[in-house]
Amino acid sequence: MGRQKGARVTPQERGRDIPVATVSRLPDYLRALAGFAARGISSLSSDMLATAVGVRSTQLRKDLSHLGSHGVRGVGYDVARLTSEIGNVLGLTRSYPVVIVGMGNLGRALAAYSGFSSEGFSVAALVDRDPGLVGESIGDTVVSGMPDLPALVRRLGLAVGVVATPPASAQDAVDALVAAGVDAILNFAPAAVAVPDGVIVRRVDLATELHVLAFLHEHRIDGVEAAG
Amino acid sequence: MGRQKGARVTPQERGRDIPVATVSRLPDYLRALAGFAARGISSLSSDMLATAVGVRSTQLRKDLSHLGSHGVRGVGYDVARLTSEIGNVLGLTRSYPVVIVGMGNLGRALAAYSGFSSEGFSVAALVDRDPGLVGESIGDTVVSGMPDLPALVRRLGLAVGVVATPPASAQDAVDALVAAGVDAILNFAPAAVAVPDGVIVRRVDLATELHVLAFLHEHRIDGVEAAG
DNA sequence: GAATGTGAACTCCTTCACAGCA
DNA sequence: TGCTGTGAAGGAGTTCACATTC
Repeated sequence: MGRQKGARVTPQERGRDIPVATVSRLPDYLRALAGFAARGISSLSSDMLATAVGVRSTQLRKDLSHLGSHGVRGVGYDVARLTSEIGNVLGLTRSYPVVIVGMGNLGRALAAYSGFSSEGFSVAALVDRDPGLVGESIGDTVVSGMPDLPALVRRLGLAVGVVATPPASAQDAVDALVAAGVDAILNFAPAAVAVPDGVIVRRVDLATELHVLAFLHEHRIDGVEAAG
Repeated sequence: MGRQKGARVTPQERGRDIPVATVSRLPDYLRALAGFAARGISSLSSDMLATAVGVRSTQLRKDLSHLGSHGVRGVGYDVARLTSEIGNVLGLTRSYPVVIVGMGNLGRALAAYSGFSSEGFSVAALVDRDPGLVGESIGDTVVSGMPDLPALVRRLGLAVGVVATPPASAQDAVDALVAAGVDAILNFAPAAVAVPDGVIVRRVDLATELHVLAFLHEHRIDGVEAAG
């Protein structure tokens, strides 16, 4: 499927044909692998890992096949080797600095959320358009104003921005991030935003998730562990 | 496609063949419609609405066709009528009481998140397993202990639970919710959880979203406004 | 003329069935 | 024999092309 086996490919080249659906499961695999490693297990089958994550083993093997990863037939996978391969694909050799825009309830919670820092992301900057919040400390970080954004991006090498503003301000926040040079944005505001080509936006909509859940519940459609 | 036109179907029956992907876009349509209504626009084309939401007009029309909704050819859709039809499908005739388990940073932010209450969900109960937090007020609500969960579910008619615990406690939280009678769960913890048949779990994983974003960014795959 | 509604084609992802290898 | 790796089949969702209706 796809590439010649013998051909040398860079991670970037190989990355192009890893499906997004696969990438979105890699963090789960990584967490489960860490759990096994912590329990002293150094080798496992696709069945063991898949069960721990809550997917089918065929799904797992197909996912790993996209990484060009190699287990051993009849034996399984080496935990350490698989961990480092997945880590490479996800770019966990370095830590990504993230800027959060919007210091309301959600922004503050995200700023303090330990789940980010434990997975290779550091909350490097916090921004709010309200001058009254500028200078306040949240966690280890001091809140900056919107005009400081370009300098922060340059100085800290920010590549990823998180928008946690009210919906009415989301487009402004995104525009400011893009103007400052951030071209990957996670948008928590329940609003569609327009961006120039080359800028990637993903949206996480908490209310929509509840709506879908309530709908499925109301209609008794059995579905277990549907992905966000 | 699917049903006879003349046949009377209940919302429940009709709901069964609305794709989840469509349901997940309905809240967006609803918000955009509210915006148009606020500006005094009472009728619009699929193109206008689709543009506001950031989807193709064919996508919008296909989605609406699943609701059995009727626009007028050559004219468009009536804003009020469409609003109420979508609201019906999403069950917005009543307000869903939600219980949040886990009063850490994320749980507190979700408890205070205005995006829920404005869309037909009310945060009716807060629970934490730490007895030290029980009795504390967060927003308008007092934190209860885990043992109170069954009584709360019964008294408040809770159907939807939100898990905002650390990953290690997620399974316990889910088990307690299920035992108390909650059978629709939104899981924010980065952990797979097992549930009995008939219980619906959806997961929102903030760190995974960042991982996917970073991957797409690293590999320069252009994609705009990918759904959460 | 203008916009909706929808079968058909297409794309993406998952699952199956089984070949291949330690 | 046991488990991986993968082509093929299946399923879900999106886009296209166009017939339909006001």
